[in-house]
Amino acid sequence: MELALSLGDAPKPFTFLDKTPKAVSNKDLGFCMGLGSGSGGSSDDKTVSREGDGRREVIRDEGGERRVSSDPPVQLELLPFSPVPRSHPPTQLRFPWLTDNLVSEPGSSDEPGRSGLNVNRFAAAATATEEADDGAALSSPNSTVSSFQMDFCVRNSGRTKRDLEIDAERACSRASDDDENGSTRKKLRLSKDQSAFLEESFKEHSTLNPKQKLALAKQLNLRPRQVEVWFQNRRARTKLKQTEVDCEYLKRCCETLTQENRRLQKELQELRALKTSQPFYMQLPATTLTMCPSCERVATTTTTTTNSSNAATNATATTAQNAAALSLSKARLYPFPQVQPHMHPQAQTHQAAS
DNA sequence: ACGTTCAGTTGATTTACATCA
DNA sequence: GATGATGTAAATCAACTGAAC
Repeated sequence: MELALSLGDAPKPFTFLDKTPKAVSNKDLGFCMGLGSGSGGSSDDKTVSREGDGRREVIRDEGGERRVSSDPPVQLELLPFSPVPRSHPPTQLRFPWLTDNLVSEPGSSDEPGRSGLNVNRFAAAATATEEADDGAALSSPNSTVSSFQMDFCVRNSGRTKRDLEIDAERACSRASDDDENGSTRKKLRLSKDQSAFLEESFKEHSTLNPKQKLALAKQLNLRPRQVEVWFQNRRARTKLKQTEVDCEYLKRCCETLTQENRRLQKELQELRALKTSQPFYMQLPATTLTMCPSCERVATTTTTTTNSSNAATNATATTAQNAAALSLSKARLYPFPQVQPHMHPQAQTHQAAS
């Protein structure tokens, strides 16, 4: 079972998806039908590796990576870099650090109907009035006012002049309320437009360098600290959501594995019962047995074991396939195969040399 | 030493719902 | 029964803190 998370990076193809779901070896399954050891070393010891913010989690077993579920791993488009749906084209948001992102003036709009968020114009206006305040006055409680200011600049608001006036009244009211008790922590609600702008920025960069932070703060009329905090919280939210998705996925995997385990146990039981009820098939005439002096394995047993292993190998196939494989395994137990002298490779080499 | 990120927490605000007049 | 005011719990989210790197 693998989990591949990409929070901070562009979604990468999962390497394990390149691997066709292979039949699992009997070693992996700890399933041995051959000669009744039945112990089948369980190799369920899985290790979980987790790589920092690459967020790639791999649960592997001794045999290396393998899939246990046909379900594709869940990967959230949690941003950044998640493509914006075509049906919801991005708002005309531009990033201060991208010099070629200047928004055209509404008057000179090449695209009819697009007023555009002229953040530059906005920033210029804001800067003109508040630059002298050294940023301290840019934010809460004044940020409620700044949010209001943003509203004026955002396209597609579809709001009437009266709506905006109401916003302004509310903003002024809240600001004055805040002023009354300056000691308490101010709770700022970023405007939708500010949030949207920050979201767009987050798509580009889940973290900000100081330059980007400053530029963004200036454009949104917020303190750099506010921008920083917003990005912190945004990353935390992303991680939380991804964790929830991971949990769901792990739960599903667990259920699948439990079912698979039950099925294999049942199959093993069936094969053991079969062996018990037909013991004479295992009582081979001594003359037909050939033991390899080197590996001390009986040739016929090897053949049988191999066939049994095939059944185990098929264990990850569909139920129908498994049933067929099981039938085949059983069938092969009855007509005991023609005993062929087992020649160990080393013996072969030795024989050839002599 | 400094800056940044993260995990955990706090507290203001919003939202949904229930109750009552 | 419909409506509006009120209270409350839960959810949301900006902001803070301290540890780790």
